[in-house]
Amino acid sequence: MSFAQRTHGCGEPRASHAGEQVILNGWAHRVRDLGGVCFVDLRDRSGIVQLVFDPSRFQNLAEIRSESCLSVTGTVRLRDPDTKNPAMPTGEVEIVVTGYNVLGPAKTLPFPVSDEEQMTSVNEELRIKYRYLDLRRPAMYRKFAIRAAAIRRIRAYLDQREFLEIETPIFTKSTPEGARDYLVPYRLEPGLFYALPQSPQQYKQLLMVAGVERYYQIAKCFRDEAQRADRQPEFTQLDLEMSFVTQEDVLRLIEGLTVEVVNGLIEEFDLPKDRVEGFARLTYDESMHLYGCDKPDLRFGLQLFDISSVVKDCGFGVFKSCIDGGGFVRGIRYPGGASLSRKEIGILEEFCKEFGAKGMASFGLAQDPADAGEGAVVLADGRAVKGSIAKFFKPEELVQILETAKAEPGDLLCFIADAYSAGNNVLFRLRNEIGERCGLRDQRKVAFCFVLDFPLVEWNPESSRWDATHHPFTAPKAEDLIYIDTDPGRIRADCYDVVCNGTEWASGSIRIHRPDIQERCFKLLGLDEETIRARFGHMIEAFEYGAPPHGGIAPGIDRLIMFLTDDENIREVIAFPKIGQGMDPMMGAPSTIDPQQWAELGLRLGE
RNA sequence: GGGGGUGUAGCUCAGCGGUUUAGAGCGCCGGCCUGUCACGCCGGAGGUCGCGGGUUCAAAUCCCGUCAUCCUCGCCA
Repeated sequence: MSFAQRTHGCGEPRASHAGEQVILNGWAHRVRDLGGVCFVDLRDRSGIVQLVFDPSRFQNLAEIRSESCLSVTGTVRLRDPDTKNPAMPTGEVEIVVTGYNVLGPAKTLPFPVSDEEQMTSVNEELRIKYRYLDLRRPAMYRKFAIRAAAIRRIRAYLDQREFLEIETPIFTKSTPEGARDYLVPYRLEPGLFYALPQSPQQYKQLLMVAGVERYYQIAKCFRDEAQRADRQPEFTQLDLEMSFVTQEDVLRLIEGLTVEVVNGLIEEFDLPKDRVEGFARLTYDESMHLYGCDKPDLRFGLQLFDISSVVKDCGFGVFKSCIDGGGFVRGIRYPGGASLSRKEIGILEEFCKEFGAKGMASFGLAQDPADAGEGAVVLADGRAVKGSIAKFFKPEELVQILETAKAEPGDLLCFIADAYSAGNNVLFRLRNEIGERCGLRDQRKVAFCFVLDFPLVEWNPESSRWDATHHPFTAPKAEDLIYIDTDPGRIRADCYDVVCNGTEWASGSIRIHRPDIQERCFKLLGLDEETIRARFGHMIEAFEYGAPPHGGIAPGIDRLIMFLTDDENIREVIAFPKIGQGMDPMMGAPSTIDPQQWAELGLRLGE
């Protein structure tokens, strides 16, 4: 079928085109039939323009239904001053239609594609089932334009710096540590399986052994784990690796790349974000101490405080016994929280208990000491502390606590008394909750930071062994190797995360390139010779042929787009996402297979 | 695996202290309309109230189960 090819995009016509003949191709965005005249907004990816039809020239305008695909010939006409539409970029003009063709008639739609406001509440499963319609919305198109531009800019940055983009296999080998693998049966020998890569980790290290020196890839990664708002079974990483580098080289590279790409996108798409000036740096220990987690949201400052030394001999039994038991009393300031009712504080306590807190103690610093109420403890300087636990502390202890917490009048101070890591888990969630409630998160900020010096291993009480914090190839810091036999938990790794707005965005490390150290680390992880050979034999062998020192990092592409578009759901930035337990309602995947396929693969259904 | 939310017309939702014919807005169909741009006005069609069971004279509504989906804890080297 032939059709008239367009001369312009729908978003292009301006007053300067008045009188010109144009041909447009696009979709009927909205139809307004007034009887004696009929207006149709025609939309393509460049924008929207108003068409004017004279019903006396065209008999069957009813065939122009919403979202039909059209080809239109017409003349650009300047609108009368009182009929201009300043809300539209093309609103100075309209197209007087001289001929048209319905290229693709549309049935009645499952949801109102042209109504952006209503679309925000349409059932997501339905949107994904009809994703090809959902993606027609300009707001969706824009996200994927941003995504494409991000990848384009990343490639440009790395290509300029002599990185080589290399594809690695999708059919690879199962590695039982880490997440659950997606498996693909091998037809020629039943019982053997490929696994889809959780990341191209081993390949990129082997490329370093191969002398590539600088590698990157926009890589699909596959992990069969429970879904979350910011997780998909298949997602995209910028995977990169460099030889002959120190940790500092990798950090500078990724910081430089991110700053240039993000600022470029902010400018190109006029995003409501402040330019990124650079990454903050924190060690793992600092991050845990100040924010209670290894992924602090630095869009706001609020830091934890530690009053353990102040209250170690205090009269409040809960605090004292916690410290006597080797625990800590730490807390956070809730700006303005002193005005919370007893019930509201109870809700906050329940919130803490959800994350394993035994309890949450608190007291407020009265905004106005005169209204502090009965039972408030009035300090020598006139400030009043209110809350049922205030009376357990000596005035000088209260003063010191207020000092340590940097409490302002009107603040509530929340305390968690617990072991260090258990307390952190509560405090970091409480911090995010307070940040949310008080509107402390600056929406214009894209707050990146490095978290450095992660521990190499962490004790897994369930299996009674040391697990790799990052992965088994991560290099221990040379100066910490002395602890490998005596105190492995003390070994820091050349390992780093990039965190953005409270989300882990990228993770990387300097890798072990010496077989002897690799062997010691495998042993630390409790892997016996046989397991090592079966799982990693190819890696060990490769490192015996002259492996260069190397390291890399892998940021998530999907999450980067989420930071820029303010989406909280990763599905919004993936063209064809999965829902539920990995279902694709549009394709109908996963699906059954033919009996013949079962037979060919030597498979049958278990009980 | 655990917790919470949701499921009623094509879409978004109301109804859910049990009752006779289950409503609204948008969309859809028909009619009218020459300046709209969320066009307007008049009329109309459209529902296995997620599914299964139970209680009851009577269930969208109460109870039990189940499925789907969203969020979340665990999990995600």
